[in-house]
Amino acid sequence: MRDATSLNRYQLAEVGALLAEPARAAMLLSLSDGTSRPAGELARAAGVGAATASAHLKRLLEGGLLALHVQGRHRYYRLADDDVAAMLEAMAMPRTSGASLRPAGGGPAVRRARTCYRHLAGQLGVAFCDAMLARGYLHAASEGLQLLPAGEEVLVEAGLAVEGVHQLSRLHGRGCLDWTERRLHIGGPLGVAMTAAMLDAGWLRRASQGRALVPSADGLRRLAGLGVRLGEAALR
Amino acid sequence: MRDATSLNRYQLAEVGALLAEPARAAMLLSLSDGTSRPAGELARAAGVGAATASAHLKRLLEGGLLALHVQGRHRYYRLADDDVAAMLEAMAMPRTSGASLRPAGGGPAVRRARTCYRHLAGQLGVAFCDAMLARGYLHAASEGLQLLPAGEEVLVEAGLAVEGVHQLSRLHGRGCLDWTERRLHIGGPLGVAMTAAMLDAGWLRRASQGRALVPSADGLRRLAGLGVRLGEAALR
DNA sequence: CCGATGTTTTGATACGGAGCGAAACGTTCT
DNA sequence: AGAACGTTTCGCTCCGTATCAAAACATCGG
Repeated sequence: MRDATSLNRYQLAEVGALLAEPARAAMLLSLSDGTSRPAGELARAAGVGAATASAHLKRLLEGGLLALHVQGRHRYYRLADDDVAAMLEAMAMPRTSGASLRPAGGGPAVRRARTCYRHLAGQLGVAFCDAMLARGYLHAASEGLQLLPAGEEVLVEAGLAVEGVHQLSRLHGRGCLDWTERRLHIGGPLGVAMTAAMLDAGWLRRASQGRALVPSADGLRRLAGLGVRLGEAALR
Repeated sequence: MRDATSLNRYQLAEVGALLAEPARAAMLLSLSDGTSRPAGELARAAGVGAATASAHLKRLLEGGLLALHVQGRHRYYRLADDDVAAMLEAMAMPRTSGASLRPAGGGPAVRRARTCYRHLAGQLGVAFCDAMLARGYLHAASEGLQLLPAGEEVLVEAGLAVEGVHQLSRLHGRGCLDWTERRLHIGGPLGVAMTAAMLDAGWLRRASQGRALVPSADGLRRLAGLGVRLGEAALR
């Protein structure tokens, strides 16, 4: 939560060192879609032996960039939280903004809607956040984003049934800067839950590969009913 | 401008390697307030010899993280652009969010108003951005933020004279996520120009040290006239 | 209980790069 | 022109760590 000046040189260098090895960078990138993967698969993805991969994973774990879930003889690694995913996205900026002034890289589908870690991002994510704010369904405060009761009611009416967690407005939402759109979308537990609900309800489906999300015709209709308007950029 | 998946392992590792050395990290941090500093001063700040510092600065320059301005026998280094500053701020997140849930680090003055690279950030920066959007003086689109003619007129009336660049609405504004407030403030050339104008007009002055900005009584009055309301968090 | 599979630990090697002193280069001042 | 200063280049040493093979460990299947 601090700004860069409160980070000392050693803390910054420590994070940098974790990213500095191509093998570790490859592991982090292959986990940046929010999936969990076992050590062997990450070793193959990074192009190193199992022993080497294990050492790298240990460092990333101790450095706080990864989380671990043990299941039998498999050990599943995933990004520690969405702050790590946001950091990875932020690091893409200085490398590419000078090279081109195009508003975004990747295919049109990825620009339009995708997962940022595990919540909705891209033009659709930004438009959804805007619409919720504009209609007073979402409140932005210093502490974060909060879904108001009116907003939860509207979402439930629209068909977004959140099973276990009926109290969507209890979840903490966090503004997450969309690096392709340069605007805020909804992240944090709230963003994850709403995105999961949209997937469950068939408003969105995951592309066969990559991080793109494809909205269904029904999903677009429902979203339009909530005031979500995709700009002209999304229509071409 | 691309997202993390379009960044390959080698590009990410290269950026990481540049940050991985405490001496280089110290140089970047001491430049993160937007100032330009000669090589010798950066060597002292990093605690290394002139020869070592020169090698580090060469790497940072070639890596695209720094820019160089030669003046006589002095060579002034600065951050290449505000994308680099934003990246440094983003890297502070994963290291501290788990450690504490406090809304922000630093002193109250820094939380209230400070420079983010060279534009206004903190509670005042966020509130100013909100007010400009709410009153229709600022337009947010996928391409970025744009000051509308009505907004420019109001600012000029309030006493913000921008000398060279009278066409404030021609400048490109960029949403910049405030990591202490988790909300958007105005960055990019537009943000830099408006902040410089506020400093010129005496609405703000720089703290004697650090990145804090101190609003004057007159400045607060003028800002209030524009609809800027500091939340309860800023008043304690 | 034993072999197969997934993962980590250990030991050994090799490479990159961070550091400094000395020297070279360029600029400013007298 | 010569001296002083800021900066970079060169040559060298030394430490950290990435890598793999082999062995140890843990879990699952029969």
